[in-house]
Amino acid sequence: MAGPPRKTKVPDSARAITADLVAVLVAVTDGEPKIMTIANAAALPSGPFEFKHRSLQSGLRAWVEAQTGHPLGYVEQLYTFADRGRTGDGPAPHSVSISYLGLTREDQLAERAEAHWSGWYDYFPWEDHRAGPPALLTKLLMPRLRAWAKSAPSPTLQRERWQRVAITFGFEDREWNEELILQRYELLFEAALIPEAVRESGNAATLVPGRAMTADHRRILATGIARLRAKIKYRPVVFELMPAEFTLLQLQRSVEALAGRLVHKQNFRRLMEQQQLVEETGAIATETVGRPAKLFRFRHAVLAERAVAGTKLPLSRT
Amino acid sequence: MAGPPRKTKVPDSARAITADLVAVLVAVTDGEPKIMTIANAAALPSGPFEFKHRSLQSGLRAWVEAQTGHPLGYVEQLYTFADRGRTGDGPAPHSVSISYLGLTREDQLAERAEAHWSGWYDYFPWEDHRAGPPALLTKLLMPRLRAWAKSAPSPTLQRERWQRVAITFGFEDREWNEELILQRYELLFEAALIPEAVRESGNAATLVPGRAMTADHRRILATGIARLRAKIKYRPVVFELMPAEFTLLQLQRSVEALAGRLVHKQNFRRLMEQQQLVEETGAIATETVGRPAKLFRFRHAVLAERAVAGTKLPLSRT
DNA sequence: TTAGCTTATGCTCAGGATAAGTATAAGCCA
DNA sequence: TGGCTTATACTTATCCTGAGCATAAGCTAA
Repeated sequence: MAGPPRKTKVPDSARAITADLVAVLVAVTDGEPKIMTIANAAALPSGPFEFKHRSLQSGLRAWVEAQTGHPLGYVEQLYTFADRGRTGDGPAPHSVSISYLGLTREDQLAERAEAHWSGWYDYFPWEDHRAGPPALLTKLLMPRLRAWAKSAPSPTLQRERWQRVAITFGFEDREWNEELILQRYELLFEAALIPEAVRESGNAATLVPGRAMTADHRRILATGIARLRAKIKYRPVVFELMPAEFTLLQLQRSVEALAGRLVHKQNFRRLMEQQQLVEETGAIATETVGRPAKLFRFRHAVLAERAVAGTKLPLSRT
Repeated sequence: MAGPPRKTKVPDSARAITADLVAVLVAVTDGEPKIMTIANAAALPSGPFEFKHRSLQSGLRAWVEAQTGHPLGYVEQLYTFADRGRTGDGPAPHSVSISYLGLTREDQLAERAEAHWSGWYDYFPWEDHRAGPPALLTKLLMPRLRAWAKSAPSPTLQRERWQRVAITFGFEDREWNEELILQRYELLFEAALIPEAVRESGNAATLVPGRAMTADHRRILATGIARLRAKIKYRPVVFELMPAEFTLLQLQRSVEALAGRLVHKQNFRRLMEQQQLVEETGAIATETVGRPAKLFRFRHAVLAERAVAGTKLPLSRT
């Protein structure tokens, strides 16, 4: 950025770089959030940047639809990663990765594809609070992060580190904030508790559970989850992950799957109805335990009626 | 994105592109929002991508600090633009623009620089609602957008167009939503009411007021403003734009400058105080009209204490 | 047949947040 | 001193939110 404004000519050879696209493709099946992975679940789908398509988005859409046989409902750009040394070691990789978030349905993956759907909590087991705070949070992460904080050179720095940890992880009676997933990942990375952070230096004994990924793909995934967890609260995007018809409980389970925490059932229904986000189809769910539920569909009309909000996560304490 | 996963080798020559950085640098002076411009206020500062620095952010910081002599408080990536033909005409420009939002203070710009500070409402005169909805909104934009809607091929499409217009511009008793600035710009662009949209095809008579910019810089600016208008509501970033000490009214005026609308004074103070975002310095403002106000400073401590919110824009109807 | 389990759905209630307004204080200047 | 301006304290009505109670409507096993 130390250069002159764009108009000035710079030899292209001096500026040539390469670019990749990386996609975080999300689906929710049976109340479990999934992401599309390749390379034996160790990488996000990615490919070289191509100018064939009119825009990055349309290129991504075409590619995903070919892979999954299902239209890609919602697409949004996430972040462009270009930091030196992000792939681990060595000199500056003259390359950027442009990442996207896409929402779709699992359904059938083309068989030929080497792609799979993996549960996203495999990669972030400490992020699933639907059954209360996971045991590994206090049993494993807390003591190791405390040790890391203690290892700071000065008492002041030690206190600062621990305060950062307590805020981002909700320790010491602080609230758990599901949107801080990226900050939590980066903190664990900084504390060298993540395989990706200690690639060659070994020391695997003190690492933290959770499946690793190649390069910085797990960071990109965390970025995508964070964006989605924030987005469902102010934009009605959950519906992109639902079948055409669904019960309110199924909808609620999807929201909970993404947020990683439970919501208050009655209040959730109240919100959906008073915002007129859904309408009854007239049909009733079959093959269920308990009283059969009415089926609903998303009211696409709201999008035209007003600038519409999402799901405000009516939280549940229990 | 139609290619194989990253591990497969692709000759670099086939993928080589170039990248630019574009910066939306914001300051607020005397209650007016400004952006840094070059090229006679017709372009945003931009330059070739360089890997000299550890990250894009640090490169941007260094560059801005050299230009303004003031540290760049807050930096955030905005968007990466890579759509074919975005610069207007011709074939695919094998180039991407990575844009950033930065918050700073105007102060002294290094004299040698060709950079200036321009009021951002020069580029979007319809976005300033601090003195009520601007006249040109109903006098000019409304009829032209209505004509554009009417020009759609079918009655259904005409209705859809007009509904879109009404929602994004707050016509017909709908609420004005200051965050929709990018959607408004894109609508005007689509309706060919923006000089950038009709580069060669002329027809300047029916255009809409507001200073144009080169390439897609005005779109990038709109993206930055939209992001900032959203951000001030949930993150305490306004303070990056303030001097070390300020009165609550000055703070309020800055928020209003960014949002383009007025807030309720008493409620604004209540929010600031009950969130403990500011603390009294003990000093009193001098050289003012009316009763002198206490001076406040930002409580940096809140950032460490908790995941902190911003300013919820206690709106004012008048 | 019915008790007991499950999920669906309707309704109430208290506390807190919000929008708006009233009232008073404290400077200055004509 | 009256009138103008801005600062600051308080009040009020309304809406939103979190939480819980109660009842409905299916099923299965005793």
